[in-house]
Amino acid sequence: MSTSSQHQFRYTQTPSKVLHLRNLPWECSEEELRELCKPFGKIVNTKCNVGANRNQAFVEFVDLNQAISMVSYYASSSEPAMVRGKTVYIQYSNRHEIVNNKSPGDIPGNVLLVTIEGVEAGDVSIDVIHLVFSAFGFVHKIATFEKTAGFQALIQFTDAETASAARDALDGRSIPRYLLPAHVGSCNLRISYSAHKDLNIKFQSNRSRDYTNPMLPVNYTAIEGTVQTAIGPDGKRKEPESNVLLASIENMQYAVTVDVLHTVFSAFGTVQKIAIFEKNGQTQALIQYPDVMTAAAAREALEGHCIYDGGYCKLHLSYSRHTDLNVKAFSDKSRDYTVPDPSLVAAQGPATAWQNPQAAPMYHGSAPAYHTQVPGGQWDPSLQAVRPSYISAPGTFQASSPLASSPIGHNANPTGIAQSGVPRNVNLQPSGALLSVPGSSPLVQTSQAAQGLVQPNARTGAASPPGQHYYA
DNA sequence: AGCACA
Repeated sequence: MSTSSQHQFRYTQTPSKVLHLRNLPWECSEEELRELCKPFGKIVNTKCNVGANRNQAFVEFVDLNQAISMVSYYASSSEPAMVRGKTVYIQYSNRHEIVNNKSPGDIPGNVLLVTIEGVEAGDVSIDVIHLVFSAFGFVHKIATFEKTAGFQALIQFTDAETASAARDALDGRSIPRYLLPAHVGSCNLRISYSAHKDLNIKFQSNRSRDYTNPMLPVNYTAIEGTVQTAIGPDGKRKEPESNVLLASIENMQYAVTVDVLHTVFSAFGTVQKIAIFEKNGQTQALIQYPDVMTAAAAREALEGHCIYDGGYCKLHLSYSRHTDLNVKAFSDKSRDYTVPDPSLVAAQGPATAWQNPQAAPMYHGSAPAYHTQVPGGQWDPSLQAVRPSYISAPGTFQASSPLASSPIGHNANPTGIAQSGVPRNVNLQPSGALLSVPGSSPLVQTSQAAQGLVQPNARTGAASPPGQHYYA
């Protein structure tokens, strides 16, 4: 039964629909490969840049006879198979199909993900990007953003063919020097396909454009960028207030879930939406209130405080530039409390429903593969980046208040749990420590937040503390 | 110039 003991000698290779090609030129493109092989039949799949030297490739024909015809042709031809002047050696592959391990970025679509290497966001304007990519067809929308990978842009074309033409022509190339500021050396473009079909552009700004919708409101704040930050009376930069808070969570020893945040921030008013994401390796969250006043109250009370005792999960709060988050309603990283919660409906039915909110019928399978929000429940800041920015103002966190090292509600905790070193969500109560911060209003829905969602998480160990007690 | 990926 063992196939591994079969002879693999070159002259006894059995024909296969898949051909193995070697000695290809450097960075041989799929197009070049197809040009060489298509006279012999219909190509169903290819794989380029294979092997340590990336100079091998595979081609799969739809029919075995087509592969045979190509091998026999070059076996008897006086002219060898050539690509870019290099002789290409062709033989049957020892496999019978190409396993398509194309990464998502290689699956063609009408939206390109462009990484502009070696530049900062301010170096390449959206107009330059538009100019460069318009050479290949009508650019519908552009969204730019900065992530760990660098300065990136999503560029939406009419169709995959146009996008593909732009990618083939520009991938690995640089934006012409005369379109760049003098201090920028080279800036190579790395281009892959985005899974997105239609970008969700909210404003015309210096970071995003929708060329199909001239009626779209202009976000002047975003356009004017950083000069917009006002100067406070103390001379410090003062970010414009917002109804949306950006929470940066430091010393994340324990899991900080949407439910935990909801519990904490609901102490000050209705929390409309929450989104948790990673930025530069740090966990951050956006918390949306209905109005600026509530957000300001929450910011004032919570800044510098820790969610858990012992200095864990310390909150730094600033105002986001967002005013309305666009988040998936029920995912593990985001919640929109303004839409009906199916788990609440479920809770009124089966008695066990509340114990495991994850089991409640939420989004399973209902998200289309190419929804503008990321499949799989992840909240992807890059998508949201069609809006101005995620960081309201990096580095402008205020110095910690005198209470900064004390846990939230430390002074107001009637239970004394704070002294135990136990994370508070192990014992969250409707009026528990986290919710008793001075100035808070008791608006938390007890059945929903405290019992239904937070406690089960604690039981499952998602945020269980290590055993040590710091006061032992 | 000699077989991918998991």
